[in-house]
Amino acid sequence: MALPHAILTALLDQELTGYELAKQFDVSLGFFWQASHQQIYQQLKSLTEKAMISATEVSQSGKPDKKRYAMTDLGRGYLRDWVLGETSPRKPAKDDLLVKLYNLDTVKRAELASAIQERLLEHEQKLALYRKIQTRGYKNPETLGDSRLGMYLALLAGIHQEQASIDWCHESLEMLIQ
Amino acid sequence: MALPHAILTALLDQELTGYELAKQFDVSLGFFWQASHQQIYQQLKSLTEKAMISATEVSQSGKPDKKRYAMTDLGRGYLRDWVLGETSPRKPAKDDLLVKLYNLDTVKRAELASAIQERLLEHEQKLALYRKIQTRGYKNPETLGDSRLGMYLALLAGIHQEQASIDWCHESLEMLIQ
DNA sequence: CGGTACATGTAATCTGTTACATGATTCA
DNA sequence: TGAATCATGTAACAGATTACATGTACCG
Repeated sequence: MALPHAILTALLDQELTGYELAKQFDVSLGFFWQASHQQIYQQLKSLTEKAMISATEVSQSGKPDKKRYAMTDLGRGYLRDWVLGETSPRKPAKDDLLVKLYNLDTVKRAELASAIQERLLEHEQKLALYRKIQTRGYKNPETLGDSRLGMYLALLAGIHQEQASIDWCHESLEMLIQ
Repeated sequence: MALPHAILTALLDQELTGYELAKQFDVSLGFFWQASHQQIYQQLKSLTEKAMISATEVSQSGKPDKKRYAMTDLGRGYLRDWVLGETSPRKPAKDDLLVKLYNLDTVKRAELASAIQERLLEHEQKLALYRKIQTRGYKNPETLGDSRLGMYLALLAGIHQEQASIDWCHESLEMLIQ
């Protein structure tokens, strides 16, 4: 229920095109809110119809024309109300691997162990990326302004989650192989 | 892409009715794979059409009739192939709260702090539940058979995730209030 | 000549949620 | 009498994924 809100959030302090938004969703906000370009273009259309955002066509030579989107006052108010409203409880991510573990007695342990091994690598890579962003972008977390502090806390959430997953992978591998 | 697989998994070692399945999905498997009864009935219908499961009608007096579902050999093979196949990377859970944090400069810090406080309670309750299941059901994790070991590892994953979330909540609250 | 970046979309399909619908039994 | 439990479903809508579609420019 929050892709529109995520898009509005991304437009809070910058005007962006659909293409740029889609790229933003591959990093930053996209670390914990994924969306494809198809979804984003559809939402931009619908948000424009609801007057939450406004589009300005920009013609370019050599490149295709593009539309630059900016938040309207209506959008700004709508987003604020949403931020102040009830936050729904986070529902656990659906994870194939955990379902597969319930099938452990039908396959060889080593087969699931190697799936966990792969997963471990993914988490390690993600953690390394988050750590890089942390050290490069946030040297003095204690003195951050509100806007940057929010992003920093979101980043911290990612770091905690990835670290927990890594710990779990290690523990599971030990129990599976032992 | 795995609700059908989760249903088949639940039917691995027991025959169940749709109603019972829906309840199972509220605990156990459902901790990390949520599904409503509407979804489950539809999937049962579709899995039956594909001959992955078979239904036996059970008439009852006083209570509505029910259908008891059992896995077929086809279903068993299909599930096994899925377990042995590629496991898709886990995608991060979409979380309103993190999107809201990006809006920190538009609201009072205390407002988001209280949302985090609520979240903290949820995670603590869930962790307590998981711990209870752990101490009651798994006294000797080292000596578990395959089937129970898989469930235990899934439970451990939940414990790690909840603990990480709790740690994050504490850290965030400190930074927000400080 | 092939790949990547730029830039935008439609259509079909699949998955998930919300709302609606029915009806008996048991317990307080 | 009213709520909870048992038991199953349909319909409408919302959200997400996959496939299809187009076209330029630049780099190697």
